Amino acid sequence: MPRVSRAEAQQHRQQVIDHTSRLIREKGAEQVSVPLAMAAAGLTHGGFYRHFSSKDDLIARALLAAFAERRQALDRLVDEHPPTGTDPADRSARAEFLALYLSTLHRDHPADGCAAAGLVADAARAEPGAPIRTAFTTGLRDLVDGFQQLTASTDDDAGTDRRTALAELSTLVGAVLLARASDDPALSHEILDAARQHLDEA
Amino acid sequence: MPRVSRAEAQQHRQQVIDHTSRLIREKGAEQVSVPLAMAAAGLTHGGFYRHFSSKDDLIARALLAAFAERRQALDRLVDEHPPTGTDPADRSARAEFLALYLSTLHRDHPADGCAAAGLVADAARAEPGAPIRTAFTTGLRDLVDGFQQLTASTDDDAGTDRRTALAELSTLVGAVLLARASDDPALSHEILDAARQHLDEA
DNA sequence: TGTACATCAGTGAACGCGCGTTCACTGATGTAC
DNA sequence: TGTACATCAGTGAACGCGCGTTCACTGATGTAC
Repeated sequence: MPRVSRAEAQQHRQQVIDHTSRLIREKGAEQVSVPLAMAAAGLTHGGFYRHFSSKDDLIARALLAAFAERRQALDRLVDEHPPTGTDPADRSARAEFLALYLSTLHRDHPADGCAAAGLVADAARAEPGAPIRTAFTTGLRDLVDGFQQLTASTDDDAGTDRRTALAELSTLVGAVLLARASDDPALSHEILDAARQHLDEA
Repeated sequence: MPRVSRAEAQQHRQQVIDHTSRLIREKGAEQVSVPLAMAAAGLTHGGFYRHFSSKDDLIARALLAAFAERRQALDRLVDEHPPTGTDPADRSARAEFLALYLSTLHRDHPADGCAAAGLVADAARAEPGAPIRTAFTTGLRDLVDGFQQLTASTDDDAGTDRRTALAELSTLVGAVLLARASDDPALSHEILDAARQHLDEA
């Protein structure tokens, strides 16, 4: 397949990013090789550097794509559950997000799941300034904003809302990761349940 | 250095485990090679398989060592802050643990830090039944028990205590990981602060 | 206690493998006239 | 619209490298007498 049209090439590039976005959430950034990422889009590895300047470059773009996906899901939830007029903020959007985030579905399908949970460790281990780290930080900021929008209360001031959002997001990420890592299904389920109950009471 | 005494050999084995325990928390299990683990104990890689059956075997032992270290720190805290008689459980041990866990010191020194935070992603990505996963599960159970002992209230029943411990441990792990991954020092600090305030209010 | 010898902790070279990256090449696409 | 040619997306071989693991070897330790 030598020399496809520009439109096709652009499409290939996007396919590589999208497949890589899923692969890194499932396996981690280190475990996704350049040949694997290209093969996922039906290409061979040789053409990789016509699309990306390095593997790190692809990983960063794939990570941002993953965060954007989650942010869209959040915005959709907000649209579907508008605050109910004069009442304190309707919290049904929040409840739905929490249930989804702490579901066994989310636990068992990291490839379709939250990038913050899937790649926080890879970002944490990268050097300051590394593409994966700066991309993660950008994506996390956006995710926090979206989550805060979902959970904001009418009583509290913005500072309190933000602190609550950060703490609760920490609980979500920690619970899903611990549940994924637990080899015992009972313990794994117990962790998700505990986090849900804890957050429902708040 | 051919053929050292049995006592020395046993000591070398322990040194490899201990150094690896720190290395995997800092770099992740995949990033610690057999030559690196041996070199950390002053040895060459060739003798590795006289001590361990595989790299996975070493990683699992190193992970358990890391969990044991944290559990000992927890037990020490309980000893130093005994519950104050007839009052509801003294919570100063809990407060000290939270402050330590959510400190910049802990964030910035994963090698000396909690194994649950450091290796949860590696365990989560491993196959069910893989040594690193079963070892993580064992260590996590022990850590939960220790944390529950630290935080148990006199009013609540054991089930509530355990759910609270699981949810709060999720918050701790998530907050430290997100703080480590955030390239912006302000955001990183904000996450730790938010988690601490949130848990202090509980 | 002293001697002879088997054991085995540690060494360093070697194995096959997959990695990220480079490069000469192919031939359809895109462009200039 | 048709032709000539430059461009460049994609291929597949190759590079140097580090990985986990194996193995022949060394020589002090441990043991049997």
